[in-house]
Amino acid sequence: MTEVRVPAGWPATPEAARAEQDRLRPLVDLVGPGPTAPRLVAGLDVAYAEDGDRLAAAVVVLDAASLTVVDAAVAVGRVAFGYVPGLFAFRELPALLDALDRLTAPPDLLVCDGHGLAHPRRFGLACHLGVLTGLPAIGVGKTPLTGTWDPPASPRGSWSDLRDGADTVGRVLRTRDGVKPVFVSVGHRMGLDNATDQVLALSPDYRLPETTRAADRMCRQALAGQVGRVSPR
DNA sequence: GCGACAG
DNA sequence: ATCTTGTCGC
Repeated sequence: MTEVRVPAGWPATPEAARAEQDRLRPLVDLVGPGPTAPRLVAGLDVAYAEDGDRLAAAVVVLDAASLTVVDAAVAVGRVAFGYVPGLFAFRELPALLDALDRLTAPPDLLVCDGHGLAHPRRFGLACHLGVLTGLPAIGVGKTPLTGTWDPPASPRGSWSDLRDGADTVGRVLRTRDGVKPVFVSVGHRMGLDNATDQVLALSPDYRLPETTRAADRMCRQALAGQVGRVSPR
């Protein structure tokens, strides 16, 4: 499999990365409301090798009605940036975009593993991916990055606002009765109500959306298949 | 100044 | 993210 290359001009310092976020942030579409009944929903996730250098990015497309896999693509490469909270997207973006390019057809919605607007500068991975692809995107995080909230009620479907300063940047959503909630936020071309509905519909049986679960499995197996291999020459 | 900090 | 055993509960 071909190795993903980091694009020329990719930010090399935190300062350059923040400048890039500031440049792209105005391009985010916060109006939405986005597709109410998307047919093709993509889940994106990345797995890292133990050395923390190699990674595999997977995009799995599900038929939203049946939640069955209809398309998928994977890309392997190397980490494109050091891990810095708030600049997380710069690590995985090249590999994720490469995988997206390999899909048969563009999906109607991207479900990202990480936050969108629920970010210190309102430009998390889901916003970044949305702007670069032009596709509707939402972020689903397992743990918070910024903001405060009250615990949502126990029943599945309950939620509370995720607020950061004067902004409502997302929603803390219970996808399973009595189970730790997930953090939903808008990425691009989506409204928060719609994003919440989509995440609930994608999570009928487990805490995380089926899209995320499918992508997680795929990138892990792809990484396992890379063990011991040397970068192609 | 001191913590907290997506994956 | 990843390293990791057992354990409680449906």
